[in-house]
Amino acid sequence: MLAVGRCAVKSEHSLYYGAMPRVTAEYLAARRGHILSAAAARFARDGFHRTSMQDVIDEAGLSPGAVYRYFRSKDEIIIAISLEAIGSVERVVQEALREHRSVPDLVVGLPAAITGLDDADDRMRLAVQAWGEVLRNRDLADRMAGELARLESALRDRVEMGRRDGDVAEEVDADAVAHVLLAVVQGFILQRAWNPHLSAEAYGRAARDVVAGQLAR
Amino acid sequence: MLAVGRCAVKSEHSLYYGAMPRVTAEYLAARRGHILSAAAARFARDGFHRTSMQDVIDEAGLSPGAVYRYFRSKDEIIIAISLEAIGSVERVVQEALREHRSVPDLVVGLPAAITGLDDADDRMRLAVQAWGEVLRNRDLADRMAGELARLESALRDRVEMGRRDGDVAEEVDADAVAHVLLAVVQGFILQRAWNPHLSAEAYGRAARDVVAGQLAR
DNA sequence: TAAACAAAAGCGAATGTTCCTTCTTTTTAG
DNA sequence: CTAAAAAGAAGGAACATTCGCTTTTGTTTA
Repeated sequence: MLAVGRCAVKSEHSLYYGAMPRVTAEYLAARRGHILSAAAARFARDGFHRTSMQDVIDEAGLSPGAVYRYFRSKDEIIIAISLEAIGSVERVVQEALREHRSVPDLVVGLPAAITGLDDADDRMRLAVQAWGEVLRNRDLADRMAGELARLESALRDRVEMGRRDGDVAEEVDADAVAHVLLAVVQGFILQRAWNPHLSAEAYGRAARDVVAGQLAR
Repeated sequence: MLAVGRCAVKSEHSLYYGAMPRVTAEYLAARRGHILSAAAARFARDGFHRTSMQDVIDEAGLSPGAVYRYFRSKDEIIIAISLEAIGSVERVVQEALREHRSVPDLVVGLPAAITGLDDADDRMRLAVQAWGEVLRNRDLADRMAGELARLESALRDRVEMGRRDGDVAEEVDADAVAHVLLAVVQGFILQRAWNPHLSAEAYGRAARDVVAGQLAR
């Protein structure tokens, strides 16, 4: 959790004198982040719906009025946290796509990269919760659809690149394969959220072996 | 939804006269199932926590007293439905394991077998919700761990069988590969819950191609 | 420089609703 | 006629959110 004292961020120079806020934009952003961290910690432990606003408020060490100054509703907090949880995974995959050229190379390191994130255990638990939230929150679903589309498109491009290089068979459906590769990541997140002792390295090696055709020689 | 009239199941012969229930065990089981179907329909649409008991009661066409005769609490209904949603997938995989011998043959038909279940769309939405529920319901987690262990063990056995047949490389970690294969199924369920237009057949073929090493030649 | 001021930030008791569950009464089946 | 089953009104707690008041902060004024 962030430790943001009320006076931690002093005001800079002001441009508008009449209607300026009393604190800087950085202070507001930091406090917002502080509330999100507190909420994430509770949500990861107890779930979105078994955590009351009072729990979040207590965890943040604030008052209801303060929290509701930064977020219009509990749902707004849930959406913000869900997007972050899902987005952090997307960034890891995109990063891996930049670093590795072949599909087996790609999948072998992904699980460890995900578990290497800050607060990875919390993040994965939040992601699993968020998946369910997406099913019934239209706003969240729309925003997540965008991230998902980018991810699938990037994976598909990689498969098609492999095809041009001759590593990937001509007749495979690049789009469907992208879904399968995504599933390998999603399944890992789910299983690891359930069992934090699941080895990311062993899973990564197994995924590489599967993709490398070691199951069908 | 099941349509169980109040008098649909007549009493059979009674053995104990003094303290016998007024209706048969079949009637009780049918009514219990009816309530579960009603709850599942609502839960699939609105989620466990956005569905009130009154919603379930209305959907079942009963009264609070009637529903609470069959279930001690809302949580008990959630657990029953979660176990069924997760269990139905397990049965499909076990069935597929019985029918197909090679790993590629196994994965190609699994997605279509899952979408072929009764009320498949609802079942998958419920499964995704249940995954999140498992994270914070100890009782549910314990019971699901059992199912999961059986499934992983069956998949691992299949991989080891492949190894004896020479299809699978000696050095692969059968246990970790089982997790990856499970992920391919879980990821499909998630993606299909999000997008019911996802083609089970295309996904199955892509999964087969991936497992058959078509991405790394 | 320091006192006063204005506006934002924060507080927290209170509100009104929602919801799960219970309990008494009524109905139904055997 | 008896006992189970169902009904449904009502209890009682939990909860998200609001709103009037207080504190803090940055600026202006004496």
